[in-house]
Amino acid sequence: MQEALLTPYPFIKVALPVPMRTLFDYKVPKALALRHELKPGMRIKVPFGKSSRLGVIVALSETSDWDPEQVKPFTSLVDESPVITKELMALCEWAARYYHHPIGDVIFHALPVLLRKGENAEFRTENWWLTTPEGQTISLDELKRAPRQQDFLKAVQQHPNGLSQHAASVLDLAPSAGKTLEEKGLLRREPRSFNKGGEKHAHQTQVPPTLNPEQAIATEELLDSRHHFNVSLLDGVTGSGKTEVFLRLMERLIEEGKQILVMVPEIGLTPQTLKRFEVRFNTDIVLMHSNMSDRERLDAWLLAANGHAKIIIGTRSAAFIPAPNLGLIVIDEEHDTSYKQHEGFRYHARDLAIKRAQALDIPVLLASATPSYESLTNALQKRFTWLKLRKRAGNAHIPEMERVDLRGKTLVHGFSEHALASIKLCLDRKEQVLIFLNRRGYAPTLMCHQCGWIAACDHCDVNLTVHKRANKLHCHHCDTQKALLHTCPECQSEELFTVGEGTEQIETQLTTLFKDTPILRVDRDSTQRKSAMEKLTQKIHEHDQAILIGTQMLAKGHHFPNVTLVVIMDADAGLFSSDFRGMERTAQLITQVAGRAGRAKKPGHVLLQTYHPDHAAIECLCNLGYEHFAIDGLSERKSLSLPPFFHQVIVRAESGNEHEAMQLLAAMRNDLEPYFSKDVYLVGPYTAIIVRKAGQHRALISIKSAQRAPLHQATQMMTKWLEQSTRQNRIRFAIDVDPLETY
DNA sequence: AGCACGCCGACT
DNA sequence: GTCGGCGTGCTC
Repeated sequence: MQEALLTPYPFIKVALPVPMRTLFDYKVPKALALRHELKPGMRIKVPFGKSSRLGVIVALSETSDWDPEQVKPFTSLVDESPVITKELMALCEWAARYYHHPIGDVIFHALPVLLRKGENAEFRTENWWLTTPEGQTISLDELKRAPRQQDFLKAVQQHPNGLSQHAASVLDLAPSAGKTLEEKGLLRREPRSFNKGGEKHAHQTQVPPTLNPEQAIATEELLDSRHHFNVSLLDGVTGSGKTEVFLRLMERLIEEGKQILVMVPEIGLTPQTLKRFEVRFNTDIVLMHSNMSDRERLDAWLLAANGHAKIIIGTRSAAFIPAPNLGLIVIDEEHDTSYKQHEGFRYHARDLAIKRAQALDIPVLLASATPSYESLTNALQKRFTWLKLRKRAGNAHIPEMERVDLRGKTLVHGFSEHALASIKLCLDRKEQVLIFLNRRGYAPTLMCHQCGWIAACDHCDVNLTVHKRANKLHCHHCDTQKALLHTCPECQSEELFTVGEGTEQIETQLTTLFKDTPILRVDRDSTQRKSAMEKLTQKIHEHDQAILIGTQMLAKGHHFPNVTLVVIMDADAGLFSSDFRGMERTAQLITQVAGRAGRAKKPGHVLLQTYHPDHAAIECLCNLGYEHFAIDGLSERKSLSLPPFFHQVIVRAESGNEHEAMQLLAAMRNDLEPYFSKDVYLVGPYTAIIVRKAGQHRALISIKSAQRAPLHQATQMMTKWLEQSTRQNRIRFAIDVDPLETY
């Protein structure tokens, strides 16, 4: 019997949080092997160089490729059971290979921060107050002269199962009074594990609305295929009731005892989604997003891992959350680019979720009013089930899109006369206007009238944005801030003026134009503080007439029932982008913003201000809609051999020196190209559009192929080459598989 | 990524 | 004479 406990493997392969594409071998100390069963996914402490590190066991091994003399025994075992389950370990190993990223970094990324730091995988404990037998029977009158203590004791007496420290502070009880009572032997403290499980919402669940025929068909299809792997694209215009469809599917799976992972793009969306779920489901829901403290995130992670949390709502990093009974992954707003990590481990949460679901043989539901070209292609090629919702739920209508020709017109603060008149009419009807301008700050440029000097960032090749309220010049690329200048540093002239408009300026100017109307700005600057967004949305709901002005934050899933007019200040902004995804992004953004108009009973209207009213893209989007626009765009992508028809990998290099990064990539191409398959196509190296960012000069090279295999092979060769040649110099490089930014 | 070792400037 | 600057080299 004892023999079974002995680990038969003398070596283990360990992942460490270092940027090296390798695992490290360690010996298993015999004494430890006798007492514990080692499993992949457990954390251990290992000696590493001259220090000690936390590592994760990836595999047990009979052999080591290293000289046994060099292999050190590991120090200690941290976990009793794996923190990375077998399922997630396989996902991490796949992701490390697919994204050509160091395995240790991938595995550590999959863990909550506190577990990366070596914290025990246990719930936080909280002290609970309980009465002692004396404390239970003593008369409160005996504490007459100590009213704080009297209140405290009374409260605890009323809670025979104990009163949590948190509850005590909510009830405004003095902690010092509690301590005194403890010293008197009337109260005692007991540490209890913090575990929200079982604390169900007492309120009645909401009666679900009736489905329209489109919704009913989609729901039926989803229910039919709910027990096996498949991907459905729920492609529904804003207000078509997508959420209701996936709530129906979730309802059934929860009845069947399954856990559901709901991925959302941004924190701004979670309170709203949470509310919607809470009124519908009488079950345990946890949140997982970057605005939570490390401790809150670990507790949520543990609740998911032990199966108590039935619904997990989370952002990108939640793709790695353990859930033993996972039965469905929902990806809301699947087109949103924030699902892709833009630095370090550059994974795409949507793609990872699909891979995960495939391994678990469970369904994935992608939802969007403006599906990504990737997902549309998969739907067209029948790899995804395409569920279309083309009618708005209830009596709501699709808003009308009207182009406003700006050519030759006099503009007032960036508005055409027609737009201003429409805003006034809308406000007179006691309705709300949404103004979309995807540029925060007061103005994008500060210029000298005398000498033409322009305020530029010292570290990046971009101009500084003027923020008047903060009295600052701000670089939106590296976060450098300077005091706002009033004299030109070149010619000492005091005639500095701003060029162009940002949301802050529009807000200021509308305040003078519409004096008695509440004006609310929604952008990264106005929502920086915690729960600022919630406060703003609440304010929006409080008023009848109001003007909302904001950046793309406004386009993300919020609904403002009283908005009937949307003004897109600059529809041309994304029209001439150098990135081949520019058009897709612009169409998604415009369609999403337009969707904010007229969601309830009131009809909506959208004004697009443009200098190119006859531009094919604008015309197509306005007259034929997003799907048509996207299918046109896809045929162009196909003819140009661009993603999603060709797969792409980009290698980025950056150095402090002006030419080093370019030279390095050129040398790499020169060395490796002869060995590449004929099926891969190289472009570059070329410099990034913004060559210098945060003091680093950036160059990139693009590799494309219709096939994954030769692309991966080429990428692997490049990774090896770069790892060797960047060792001596200070050039940093990054591999970006399926990049979303190609400049 | 850390963390050491390693050789050259302004300080007790 | 040292404290410490960050260049470069290694980690099972």
